Amino acid sequence: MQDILFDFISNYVSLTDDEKNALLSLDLFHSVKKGTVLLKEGQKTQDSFFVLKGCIRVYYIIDGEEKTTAFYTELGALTPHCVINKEPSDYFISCVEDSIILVSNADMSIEVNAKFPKFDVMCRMLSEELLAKQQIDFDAFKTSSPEQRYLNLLQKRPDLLQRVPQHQLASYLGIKPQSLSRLRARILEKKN
Amino acid sequence: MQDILFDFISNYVSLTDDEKNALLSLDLFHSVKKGTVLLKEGQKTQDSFFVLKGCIRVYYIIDGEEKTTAFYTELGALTPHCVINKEPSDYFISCVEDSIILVSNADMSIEVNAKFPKFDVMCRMLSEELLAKQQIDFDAFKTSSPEQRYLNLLQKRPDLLQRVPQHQLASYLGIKPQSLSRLRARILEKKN
DNA sequence: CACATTTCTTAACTTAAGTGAACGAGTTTG
DNA sequence: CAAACTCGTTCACTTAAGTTAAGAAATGTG
Repeated sequence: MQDILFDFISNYVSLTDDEKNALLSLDLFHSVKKGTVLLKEGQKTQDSFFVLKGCIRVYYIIDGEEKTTAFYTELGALTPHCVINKEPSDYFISCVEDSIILVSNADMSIEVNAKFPKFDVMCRMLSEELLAKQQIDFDAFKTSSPEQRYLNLLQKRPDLLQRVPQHQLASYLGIKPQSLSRLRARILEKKN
Repeated sequence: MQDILFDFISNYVSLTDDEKNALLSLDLFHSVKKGTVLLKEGQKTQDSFFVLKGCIRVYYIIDGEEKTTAFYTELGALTPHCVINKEPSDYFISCVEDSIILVSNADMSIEVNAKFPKFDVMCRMLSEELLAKQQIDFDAFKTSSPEQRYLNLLQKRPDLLQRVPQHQLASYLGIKPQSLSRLRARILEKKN
């Protein structure tokens, strides 16, 4: 499990053994059971999450309805909005599957970053990269229809369709579960 | 104009006069005429943009149609995707109005950041903040209808409705210009 | 100033998503 | 094991967005 983390980090900076040990000594790894809620609406937290194995999900409850807006799977990094802006969270985060998650506390990060400036550089590269990636995803969402979005998801993250209940996928695609059902039936018909 | 920049920066780090002068000596400010294209599809660039005055716009051309996905106005920062991933750009960037824009080259940034680690810290804070903000925007887009998105835009960025042609706003809202017209008429009717 | 172009609106028609309800399959739980 | 839930699908109906076309209003240009 540690290797997964260090392999990931090596894409950005190279760590000495000292630095690796410093990281490991922080006791960052957590096993989390399916269904566990990591963050609730209205709560504040200082924790960021990095998925080593499994899947976590971001969702709002609007007019009593769950609206899923994001899934984070292997190597996905999520810093909740409330960590940045210090406001109570607008959304929930929960585990879609039994998962292994790295949880890093903001205070702790400050310490580590002070000791090892490398981490700061890595964080900057990472968030710049994530920002650019998310911009592309947002653009693709804006410029395409629900059907195109579904086909695009099928291409880019086919695993999600297996791992995640369809009604959660539906709101992720910006539509209702019934519409997703219908849309899938429509696509199957076209193929034949 | 310089004050606008330094006021903005002071939200993140405090600069000494030396550092301010170092920044100013880089000749970053550019006046750009309405309609100027700053980046074309297929091009690569190392430049990031920061709007001091005016408005720039990101758009794709898909099946011969312009699809606008973002507007950057005063204090908006845009690092094109191609700066991060070194691939040719998928989109265009152009000036909606006569604008004053700070253009910062990636190589230059590396130099400056090496000399003044403070800038690195600021860039990290900025991109983390932008990432979190964009996530919220993306979530709001996914969880709402075109009409709600329009009303939301009216709340959050009323200036855009004045500055920007409606057919560009339409694709920004994920719909066709005719639908935006109709939607606006519908809303007016409801009020009366 | 007249002509061309761009921008916005309106209308009729088509297509797809939202809504409410019902049903069966699978899972959970008392 | 039976009752209660959850999940996905289907259907009939409503609502809103896409499409095509036409024309009015505003803007730009020779």
